[in-house]
Amino acid sequence: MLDIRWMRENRPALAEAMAKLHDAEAPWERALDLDEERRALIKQGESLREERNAGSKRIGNLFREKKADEANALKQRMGEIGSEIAQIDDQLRQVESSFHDAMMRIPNPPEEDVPVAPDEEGNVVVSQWGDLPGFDFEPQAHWDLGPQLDIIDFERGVATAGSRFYFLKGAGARLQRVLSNWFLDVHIQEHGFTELYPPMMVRGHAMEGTGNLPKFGENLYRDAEEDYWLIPTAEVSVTNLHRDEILEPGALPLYYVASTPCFRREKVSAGKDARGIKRVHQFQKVEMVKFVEPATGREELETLTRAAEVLLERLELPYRRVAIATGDLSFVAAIKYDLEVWAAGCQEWLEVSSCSLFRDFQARRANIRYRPREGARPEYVYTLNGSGLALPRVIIALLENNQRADGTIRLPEALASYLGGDLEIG
RNA sequence: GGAGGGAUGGCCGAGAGGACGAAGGCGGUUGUCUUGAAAACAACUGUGGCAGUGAUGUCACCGGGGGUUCGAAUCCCUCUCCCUCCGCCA
Repeated sequence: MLDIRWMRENRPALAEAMAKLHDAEAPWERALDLDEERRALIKQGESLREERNAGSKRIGNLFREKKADEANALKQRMGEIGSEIAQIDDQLRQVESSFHDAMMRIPNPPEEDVPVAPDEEGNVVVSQWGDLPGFDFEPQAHWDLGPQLDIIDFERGVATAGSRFYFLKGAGARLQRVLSNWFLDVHIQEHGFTELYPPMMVRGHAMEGTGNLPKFGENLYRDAEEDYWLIPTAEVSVTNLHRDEILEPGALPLYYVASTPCFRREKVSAGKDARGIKRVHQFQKVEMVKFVEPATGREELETLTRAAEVLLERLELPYRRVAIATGDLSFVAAIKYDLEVWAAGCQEWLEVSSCSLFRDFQARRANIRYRPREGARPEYVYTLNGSGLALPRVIIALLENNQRADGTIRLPEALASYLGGDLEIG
């Protein structure tokens, strides 16, 4: 959510930002109109209330002075004011709810240096690491390698839970668990993150805090009976950790990391990415979340992104960093880098991390503030998050890039201590 | 799942239709006293909206939402959360 005052005072900048985002539906003009109405109604209501408060006080005094007649006359007048107030409150309620709804549907303006383009065609590769692996045979895709090695079972996954579900089995399941642990340990031990085990089902308001609701409910699973929503990423629960809090001076920055399953409806066209585990309804992901002071936002984004990149480097996986263009930016992000890893079998760059700076956009929605100094007014924090990393896709890259002609796999040395030296699959 | 009891400022805790933004205590800040500290004493000590350059004014807020009333922390409805006992369970 944006600051309505900023919107009032910076109309041209706002218009320009919205144009850059190519989001024609963003109801920012409507929000500004409703804000006018809203403030007019507040003013009217308050002056009536002022009159009523004074009147009520007088009535009390009159009764105490045994002047019942005068009191009753006043009572009648106050009754009229009361119904006027009720009428204005009704109007205000409606306007306020439309206003809030409009505000919740206005996306975050992009940072100055985000590439401007209408869609993902405008994304820019800003750096690339590692050489693409070469093969003297035709490398297989993971949807062939996995079943051959008996470490991914698609058929039984589908039979059990439907399309886009799978079992990881044996060395496959173990690899995922080990990767998750290793990622967590690196973030905790080397980058100062605190591990969390967060709720994986949350209330609707938590989803609003991170910007998943109201606009993107169709991507989420929910228990309609009890108003529980399954998290599409740990970002949701972890960002809400400090909802409605005022953090004391010195508390920032706060770094958290959590490994959780993520649940997504993925209502993309039925055929797209249907094979394998590139796009599934349930996957494991290690997520980093930062709460920081506004001035440090951009450098925190850089160190966050690096914390994810380092993992890929140690896994010897070639990757590139992509700066997301304005038209492809998510609703809540002011700037975003995707990390894409090369998968030699499907011959594709796969997104395994997405690192974003939200500025105070989420903090406003979730009401997360901090006190810059003792006694100072609370201000909204900046939030950031990034995957570090998304798991099944990392497994895809490890299998496909490290395969040998006979279909066996040699895993990178970085995992040796976590696998008890057992780096061979198959 | 059943039966009860709760939710008041940073914390503890009173208040049971009007004098209540809310007693009292703790904590915090400042001052007096002191060589310094402690103690004692005194004053101050919540958040947000709206209007105003500003001093300031005004409105709202006693878990959330609705209602009754001229007037609600206080009465009614509803939701959420917490506690106790029973049942069930990892």
